[in-house]
Amino acid sequence: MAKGLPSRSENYSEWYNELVKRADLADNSDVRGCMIIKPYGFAIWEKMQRALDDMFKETGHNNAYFPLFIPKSYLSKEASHVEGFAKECAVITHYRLKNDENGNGVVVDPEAKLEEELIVRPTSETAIWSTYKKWVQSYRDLPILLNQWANVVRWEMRTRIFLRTAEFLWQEGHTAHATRDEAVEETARMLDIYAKFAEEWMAVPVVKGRKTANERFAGAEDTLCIEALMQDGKALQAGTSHFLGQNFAKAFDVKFQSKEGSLEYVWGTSWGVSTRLMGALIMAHSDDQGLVLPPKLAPIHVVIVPIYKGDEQLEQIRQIITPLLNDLKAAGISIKFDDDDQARPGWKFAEYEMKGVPVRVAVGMRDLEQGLIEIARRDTLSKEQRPLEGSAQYIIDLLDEIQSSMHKKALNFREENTTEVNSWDDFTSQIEKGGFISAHWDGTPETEDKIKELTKATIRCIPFDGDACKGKCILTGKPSERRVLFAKAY
RNA sequence: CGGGGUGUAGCGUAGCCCGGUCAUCGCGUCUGCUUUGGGAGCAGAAGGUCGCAAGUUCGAAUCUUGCCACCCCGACCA
Repeated sequence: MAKGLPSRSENYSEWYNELVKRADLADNSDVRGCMIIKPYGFAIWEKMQRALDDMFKETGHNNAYFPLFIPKSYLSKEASHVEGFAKECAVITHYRLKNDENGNGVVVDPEAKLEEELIVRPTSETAIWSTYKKWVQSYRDLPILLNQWANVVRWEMRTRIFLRTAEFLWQEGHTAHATRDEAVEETARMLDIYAKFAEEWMAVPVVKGRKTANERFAGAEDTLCIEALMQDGKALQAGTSHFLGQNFAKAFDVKFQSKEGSLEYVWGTSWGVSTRLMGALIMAHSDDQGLVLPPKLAPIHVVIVPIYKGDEQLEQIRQIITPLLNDLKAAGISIKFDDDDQARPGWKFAEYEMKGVPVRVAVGMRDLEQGLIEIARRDTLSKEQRPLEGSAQYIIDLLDEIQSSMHKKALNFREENTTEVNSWDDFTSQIEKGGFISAHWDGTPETEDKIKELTKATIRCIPFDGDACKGKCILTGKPSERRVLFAKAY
């Protein structure tokens, strides 16, 4: 008798942790801060990868692969980049083990010390720009539009499965351009792709905007981001796209000869999304019954649960349901007919709800006598009897309906939890309630730090859309050009 | 790195204050029968270095010390 999840209202973080495990998405590993992504969870990630990869390819990018290890010296070449990552790098110092003379298994062989220590990549800008130096001579070599799917390691103090793990999977795009404008344009283009992916595939509404200097990527001139709001009222950065200016080109001496013959530094961008998106997906939609998946990312769209006594009835149901199965498969719907005799229907219902399968079809003899099936949707937990006849098309439409309805619901939630605030008192009381707060800020890092210190809220972004009216800073009262978006963040 | 907590079967737990038939219970697993429309019932069975190490003691899951791991809160964090 498996019990339900802890409820979101009781203990949100426990709900999240339990859900991740119970829905078979991932496990903690024996290595602190690392995770084992289980087949079901990985299937969702693969769907994300596929959709994103297609969009990258459509915009002219190609995949490549750079090494996991980076020479320590590379990391020190771009000053602010080092500062940003130095504190969380794993370092390889030795290359050999040996048997312990005292018989305690293997130990590091002290004689196998590396001449130059290697860093496990926290991101690959340095490895890639040191290579671009070799690849770029002329304007004809540009642009380079490259992406890689990889794992990276950041030795975080405090980790949370999918949201912040010591090792995670991601894609990192790295492009090189002849002109500033082209790189700026690329930065925006990729942010748009991320936003489109979040909205249309994940059904997660996001705010596009620009990071403040405090929150900017170490080594970037400008960082654009998409920010999503989770059900507990905390914000989650779901993707970033950086305009690197000529910072890395200068650090790694990447120059090209222009059409006019002059020698110029290359302009760069980098952009990434990670397995953190899994966390966003979970926290944006799921409920106390378990995971809720948008159809476009669900590994199984439809599960059919037969309700029967004996093989004969099972066969009968199988035969009657086969045309529906075939029609759905032909339409590209992924479908599971669960004829496992070991588990009872009630158990299966709960199990597929936990795993977020968007549509469940239950078929028993009682329905079949009337030519009916029961169709249940995961997002609303509603169910209805429908005629078997024509149900394939009905289900195909229903999946679309679920996809857009989930997005609407999430958008609604975000709108209800986004508040305009004009006084410090309102700000502090509102920040306790959670959600996005749209407020004026005087534009200085000092004020942003002060607000963070007092309330734990940070500026998530300076949104591209929305109110650009002038006003007065919420803390200092100094003039402000426009409202920015505050929240407590993951 | 600071403050708090936890570590007992695959999972979740009782017992610890007060040392001695205390290794408890539930889920899961196995066997059999009955079941199958919202996490099945009954009967039986298997399963344990009580986180690790040292110490105190006739005797330690229980007391002492040290260590390790994990969780929560802080610090830290694109």
